[in-house]
Amino acid sequence: MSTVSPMHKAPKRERGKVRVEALLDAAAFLFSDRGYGATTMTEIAARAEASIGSLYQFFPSKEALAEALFARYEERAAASVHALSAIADELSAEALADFLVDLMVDLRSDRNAAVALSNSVAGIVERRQPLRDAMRHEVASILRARCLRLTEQRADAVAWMITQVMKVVPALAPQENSGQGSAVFEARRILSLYIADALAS
Amino acid sequence: MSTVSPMHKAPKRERGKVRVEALLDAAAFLFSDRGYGATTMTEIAARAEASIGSLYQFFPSKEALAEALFARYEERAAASVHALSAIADELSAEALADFLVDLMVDLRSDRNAAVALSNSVAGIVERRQPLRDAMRHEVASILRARCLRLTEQRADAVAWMITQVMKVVPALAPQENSGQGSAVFEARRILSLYIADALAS
Amino acid sequence: MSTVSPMHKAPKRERGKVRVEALLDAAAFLFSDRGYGATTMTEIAARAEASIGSLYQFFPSKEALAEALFARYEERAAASVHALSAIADELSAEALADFLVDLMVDLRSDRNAAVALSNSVAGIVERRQPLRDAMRHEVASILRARCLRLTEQRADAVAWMITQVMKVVPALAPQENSGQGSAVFEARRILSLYIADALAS
Amino acid sequence: MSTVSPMHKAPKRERGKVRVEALLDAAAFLFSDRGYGATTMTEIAARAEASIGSLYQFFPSKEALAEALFARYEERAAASVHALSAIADELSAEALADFLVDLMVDLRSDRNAAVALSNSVAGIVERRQPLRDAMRHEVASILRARCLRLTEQRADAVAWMITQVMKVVPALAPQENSGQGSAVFEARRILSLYIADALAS
DNA sequence: AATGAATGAGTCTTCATTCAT
DNA sequence: TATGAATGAAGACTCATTCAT
Repeated sequence: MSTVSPMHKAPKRERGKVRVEALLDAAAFLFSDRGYGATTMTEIAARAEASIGSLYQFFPSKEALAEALFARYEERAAASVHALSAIADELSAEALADFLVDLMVDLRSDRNAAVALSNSVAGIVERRQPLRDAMRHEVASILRARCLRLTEQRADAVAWMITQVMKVVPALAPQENSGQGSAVFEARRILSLYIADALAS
Repeated sequence: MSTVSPMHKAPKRERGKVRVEALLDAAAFLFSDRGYGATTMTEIAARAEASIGSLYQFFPSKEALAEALFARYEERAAASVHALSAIADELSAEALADFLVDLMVDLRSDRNAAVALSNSVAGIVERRQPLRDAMRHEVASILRARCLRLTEQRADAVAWMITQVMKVVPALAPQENSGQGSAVFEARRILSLYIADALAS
Repeated sequence: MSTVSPMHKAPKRERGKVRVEALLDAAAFLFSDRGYGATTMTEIAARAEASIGSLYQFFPSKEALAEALFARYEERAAASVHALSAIADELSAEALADFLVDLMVDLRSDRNAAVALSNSVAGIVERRQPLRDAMRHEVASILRARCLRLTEQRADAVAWMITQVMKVVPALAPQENSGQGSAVFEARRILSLYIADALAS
Repeated sequence: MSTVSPMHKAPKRERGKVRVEALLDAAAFLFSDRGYGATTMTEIAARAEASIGSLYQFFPSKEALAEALFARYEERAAASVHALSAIADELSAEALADFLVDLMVDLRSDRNAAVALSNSVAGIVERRQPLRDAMRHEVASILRARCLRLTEQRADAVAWMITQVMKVVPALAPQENSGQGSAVFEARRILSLYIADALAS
């Protein structure tokens, strides 16, 4: 009925989303760069080229911002696990290792921020466990599907170890450039060796 | 570049030394539990059952306290590397893996604190590299001594991966007790597999 | 040598300028009333009817506040010397004495604060010398212009004495009101006698 | 009766007096060098080569120390006034001026400290007034004894001015050496001119 | 008596959050 | 809605004073 098209508000909403993303990106960078406690709300706003008032428009508190950032990580992590389960059946030990390494490379930035939040924001530590569990269970079930002789317990322990080793992947980046290639190579190798061994047990 | 003298006033009486250790332990626990920024000097003093003034008698600033704590870690880490080199020749792949895992278990508490300081205290990040390098070079030279076919480059890459995997050991603690045993078992297993593979290449 | 930027954030709104003046006035009063060290930032904010945070919005540290206050004094003192040189030629000994006394009366409040800062804030003492020198040289050159027989050295010594005597003027204020008049009278008299004598030498 | 001679304790008492003097001197220097508030009890003890505990043995609080220091100044100032009155009758205007200048030179050190205490220690400001008054009255009565035409009021105003000018004398020290002589010369000159003029009125 | 470590109230300063413009 | 000045609770640090040795 109104002559004002729905588009009238859409650009604003659109702008809002862009700004929210920019704020979250700024927060992700700063939190993982100097830690949650050492990052000020003013800095975050400045890095996102927004005013402090604008930041508070979208996130009513620093904790809420951390919360939102972690939620984004949860979403992406869940998506990764989902993707893994979708194609798991067809993967060899090597291919599985590759997939897991790639997955961590993609998640790196948000995961670093999530780590920074873990010990500084109440209620975050506990929420990482489910993510780890989901990943671990997924890996464990893939392993058991591949090798029926594997007890549930052993599969779980191996899966746990795998997820732990995956954590070193983000450490690859700060390596000297020349070593980068071989570092990823070694990551794939150790995982693939370990997985193959477990499946052969 | 601010050179912070680690200790303002060396303790002269016996009581002082006990107190300094207590303060460092309190700091180590709190820093790794909630991070450098989120730990208050008052909390540290309270946990060591000392007054805030007493804390400042020995450490003229929060940064100096971090510095002293890191220095203690450096010392212990260097001692570990030294111990490793002392007995390296006689170890099998499995024994080497065991030794490295045990080493990390011992260092766990101080290392956790050191990690917490890394991104929060100026001048600490850079000082961890030498420690990592020392450990990596030691491991690399052990590997090459064992297997002459190993190129220097590959030995280095493998050593790097090993040190990375060692980092997961401290994560064993928060595991449920039942899992603890198998977690350590898996750590030994993955390392020993990887080392054996590298030596056999 | 620590260069303290006088003002953290220049006030952008009109209200800001008013507030900055109020804060400087409060600081001037309190510093000269009880000294730099004995004046707390909280007191200053309270006297200016501002919050402590607001005070720090404009002056990032106590030292920076002192710095800004001194800068204001420097400006006003320089203006006074300039005014003196502008009209010096036409003044008699008595008129010169009057002018100098009035000048000190005007500067009184800021100068008292500057004195209080001298021994308490690093880098201030040295900056008072140029102001004294400027005033002394101005007075000396006026004297020589009036009396060619005056050697440069004597003119300088006399000028020095005059500036010293001028310093007593601020002490007039705390006198009982009845005495005020005669005190100023005596100040004019002693200066005028001394100047006349010097010119007649 | 006792075989222990009174000398037994005398050295201790003697030592105590020496120490008290040393402590007061240290305090006098530090208070006038950096102000009351900026001087710490520990510094004072250190400068007097005593321990902090020792300092508190003699002066139960910082304020008590200030008090004692001021008392010493009061004593010496009173002695100066007394000396002035003792020989006043025989002095010419020039000699009077000389005497007053010398008196200030002698008192300089303690007076500087007293000034530093004035605005920082409760109860000191008020106690300087009587000292000033004593000196002023003494000078005023000398003037009136010399010149009967002088009204009481004028004599008082002149005496006030004289005491004010006397305050510049301590400022002579930091002058460049070459100027030192002429500075004192000018001080004597301005006072003698002013006194002579007053007596001749 | 002498010493210097221990204590904790009180300062300066920061920063999350609010709110007037 | 956007901005940035204002607010004040909380943290690092100092120093007068006490007290065990």
